[in-house]
Amino acid sequence: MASAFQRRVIAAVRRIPPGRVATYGDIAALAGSPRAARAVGTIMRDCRDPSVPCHRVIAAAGGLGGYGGHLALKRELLRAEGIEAGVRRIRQFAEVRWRGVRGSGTRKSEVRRRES
DNA sequence: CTGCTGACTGGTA
DNA sequence: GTACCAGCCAGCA
Repeated sequence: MASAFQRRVIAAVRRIPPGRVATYGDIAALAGSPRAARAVGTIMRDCRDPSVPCHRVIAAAGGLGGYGGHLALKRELLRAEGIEAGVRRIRQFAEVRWRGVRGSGTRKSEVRRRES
């Protein structure tokens, strides 16, 4: 039985439109915890549901991240959607990156960042 | 309850 | 540009 956070992450991944990709951090943010990128990775690893396009989830640096050792497959799947991926990096990463369409533009409530 | 691990991220060297 | 370190979050022993 999936935990609340886990199903949230899965829902976010399923929202990623075809031809687009999202970073673990973005998914974590959509799931409600912007800092839980690692937890997202853990969930992805355990997620074997074919209805979840886990191959669209990549690292923030534009890398493919991980795929349990099937990176070649991930690269193929992405390329099939029009996303060209180099050996260590995705091309046009910033252009295919999907940020999740939230309400209307600017939101000040989430500007909060760590203060020293 | 305590501690370690990991499909991560950001900053520093 | 790459390499290493510390921080964060959730899951599991």
